[in-house]
Amino acid sequence: MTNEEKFILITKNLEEVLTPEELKSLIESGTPLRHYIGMEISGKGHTGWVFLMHKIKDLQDAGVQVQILLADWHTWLNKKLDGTLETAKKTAGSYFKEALKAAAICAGADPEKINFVLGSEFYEKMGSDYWAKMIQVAKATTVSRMIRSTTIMGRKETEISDTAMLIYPAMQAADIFALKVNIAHAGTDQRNVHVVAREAAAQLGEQKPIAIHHHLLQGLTEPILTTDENGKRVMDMEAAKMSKSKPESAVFIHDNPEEIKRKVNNAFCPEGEVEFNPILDWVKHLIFYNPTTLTICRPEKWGGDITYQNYEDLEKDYKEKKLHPQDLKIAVAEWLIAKLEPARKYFENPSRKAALEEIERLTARE
RNA sequence: CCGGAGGUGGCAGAGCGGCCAAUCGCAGUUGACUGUAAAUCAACCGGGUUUUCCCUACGGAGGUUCGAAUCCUCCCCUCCGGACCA
Repeated sequence: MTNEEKFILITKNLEEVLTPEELKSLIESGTPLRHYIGMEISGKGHTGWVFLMHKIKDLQDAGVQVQILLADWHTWLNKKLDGTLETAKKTAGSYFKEALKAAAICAGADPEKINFVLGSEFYEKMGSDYWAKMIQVAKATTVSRMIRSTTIMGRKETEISDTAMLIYPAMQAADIFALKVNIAHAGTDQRNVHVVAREAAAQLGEQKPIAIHHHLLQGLTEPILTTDENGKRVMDMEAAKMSKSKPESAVFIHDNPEEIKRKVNNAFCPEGEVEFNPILDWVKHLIFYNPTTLTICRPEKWGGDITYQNYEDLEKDYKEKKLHPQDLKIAVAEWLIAKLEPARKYFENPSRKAALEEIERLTARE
């Protein structure tokens, strides 16, 4: 694979690369590419994970060493699950890692080649060297900057109630340096902290990490739209994200076919409207992540079956109301049912099933 | 620690001795209507129950009262102000 091909594969379907030039020269330098993405141990695996794993597959194919940090300490700081480190730590190994593997399988990535790092073990091993890095990051970053970064926790700034919550972004930035990562990966919601890390890098005497950000799949419920300073309609991503507090907004990887059908059918999906339409969003980013076809089965009276070779054609028909939401939803649901099959199978295993039930119990009371 | 303001159901926020399981709103659930969803309308929306009703509830513990979310006492917690320099 040429450097150019590697670059294209690594950056494929990303929302943002900081910066493409830096990535290019990193690839050309021949330095081993070390990637990481941090995952807070909260909530169940949903279709966003499968989308993420498509990116992981790209990275694996490009010869990047992929790491996933099971961020149990961050989970504790963010008061997720039952608010204890023990539960976060336990859940990381039992449910979380397994669900990530299942999502990887669904997306065609190789779960065995993902290096899972458990935060608590890693910090223990690094000892005070880690905390020194965290403090260096904290010293390099102003308080207001750090507060602004706390949006990465999926919380509003007004929810930042204790001092520990300011440690979260500092640790996340420190993780990048401690893991000796040169490609830091996350959803676009995490960009603030990556910028903090990049700007702190010089003070730590570290190489600026390259930051790659993937799209966030829209939740299935109606998005909250606001108008920005330019009068443009924007979506509140934090509210629009799939979230466990709105169970109907997400399709989980182990949902059974009936649940998938129900959730997709109940999704917000205005006819002819492409913008801020979660179903179209999923079709574009998830289904057509790689070149494929999508067949819509519909009765003769609605136009008969039709197969789309790419997203653009489908979008065009949808916009012109030649493709009805109902027909599209059925196709999307069927696609998901098939796509997530391996995950459902994976979770038939008794111990994994028990782990799933455990996290359902834990998230229900949040 | 001192002074001030507060702690009410998932959130937000009324009530301020009986008519309060607790106004209104948001969220949520269900049904009607649409070839989907949304919007709209209706019902529900602490738990048990079809209603009567019973239980648990308005930060915690006591108390006053025929009767307390509402008054009193103590405690816990949150928010704002309080150094110095001007």
